[in-house]
Amino acid sequence: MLDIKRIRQDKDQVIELLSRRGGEYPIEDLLKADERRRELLAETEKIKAEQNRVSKQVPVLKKEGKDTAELFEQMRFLSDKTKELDNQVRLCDEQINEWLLGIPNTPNKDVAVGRDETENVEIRKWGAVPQFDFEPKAHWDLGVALDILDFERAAKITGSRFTMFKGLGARLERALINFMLYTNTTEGGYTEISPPFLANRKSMTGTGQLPKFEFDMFGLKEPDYFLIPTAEVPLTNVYRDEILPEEALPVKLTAYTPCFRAEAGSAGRDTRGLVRNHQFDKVELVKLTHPEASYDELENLTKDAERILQKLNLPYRVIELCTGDIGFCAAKTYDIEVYMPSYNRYVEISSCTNFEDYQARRTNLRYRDGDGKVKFVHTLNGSSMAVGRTIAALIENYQQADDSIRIPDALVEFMYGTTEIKAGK
RNA sequence: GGAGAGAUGUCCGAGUCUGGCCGAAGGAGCAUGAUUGGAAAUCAUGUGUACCCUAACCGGGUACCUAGGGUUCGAAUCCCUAUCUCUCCGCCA
Repeated sequence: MLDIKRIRQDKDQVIELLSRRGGEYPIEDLLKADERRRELLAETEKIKAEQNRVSKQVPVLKKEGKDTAELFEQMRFLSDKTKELDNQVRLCDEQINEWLLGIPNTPNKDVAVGRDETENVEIRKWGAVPQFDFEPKAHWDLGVALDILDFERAAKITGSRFTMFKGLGARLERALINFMLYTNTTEGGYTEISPPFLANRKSMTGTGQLPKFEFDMFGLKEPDYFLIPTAEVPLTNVYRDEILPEEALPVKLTAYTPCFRAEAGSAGRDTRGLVRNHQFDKVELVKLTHPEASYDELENLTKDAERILQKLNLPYRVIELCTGDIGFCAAKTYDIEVYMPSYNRYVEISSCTNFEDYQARRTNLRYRDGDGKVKFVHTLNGSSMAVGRTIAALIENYQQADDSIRIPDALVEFMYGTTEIKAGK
């Protein structure tokens, strides 16, 4: 969430930055409630101070054998008064908090201003788009033909937007996970975590999925847990409510988890194949950094993610999301898009974001600075990679004229030496 | 699932029976200073967070002893609920 003090002090700037997202937020109402809260607080604290002062005298008076009945009568009045005021303060707090949780992060001031994804900015391109001397197939056709993907039976087991991987397809998925984790933990220097795949409401609120996007989550009836939509949730919450020593920064974590998304707003989009499923595997990167280092760390994080595609030799481009397209909690985001022949364009496969202190405030995740002060860290995350989309990209970019799929060199050892996937194998 | 025990500051740990002077003893750690050629050891001092008032990171105030309620003039201390941890039993990958 945003810092209420910052909203108070730099109201115009906050409103201006938020307006770049397109959308209106109850800043004025918030400030009015905040002012009211402080008035009430001053009043109640004054009474409480009086109560405390008198209370301290009670044992003294009793020792002297004096009658306290009248005093208690007055105190009872004050006590009722504070209860009433406390209640009003609590109502203010709840309202303020509700508003704050519903206001997105301010985009970084240098992020390109734009309405929607059409105004995103291409930063760089890597690799050559494959040229086929035959008609390339979409992964949902080729994968089924090779009997490594099965959408129909997955739908039978569960429903639409689920995929079953079979044989070398299942091995390919597992190989990619291992390859990604191996690369991240060795060259990347990240610490591997294997977290819970269910998260409670507090964790989900900390990273910003709740309260606003509950409709897009799969939740359990009892207990009040949610299937994680990304490893960002458990990883960013690892150190929630903690104060880290400055030397511990940056904290660099990586994890493989399945991800579960209701895709509530995506009816009719990407209905075929692996691009948009209710369940998909992903290897995630999360960094907790010193505030001054977070933008450098975002560049590094993005390069860490790109490294995976480079090793797999998959063509991609990096784009900077404009203010109208960045996520709710984000201050700045680079998307990495892999070339997908069936779409005849680049498709998002990773999203690398600096949240600045927005999530850190929600998760109360702080560090002790060199001057002894406690401050909020900056949080970042990025996918490295979404495994399902990586498989789709591999199938399509590595397909051969005979309908076989070549396995990228970097992946062969993780495939137990398998170098190609062919029909009938 | 059944029975019991517990949760206190950065950590360890008193206090809880017998509610008040307990933001909380003591120790460790850490910081600063003294001592030293330098270090260790020793000694001295200091050492939570959030919010409010204030020009102020000076000062004052309020809250916080897992969380949320309750009793009371007053709660770390009494009562209720939840969560988590531990022990035993049962069940189980």
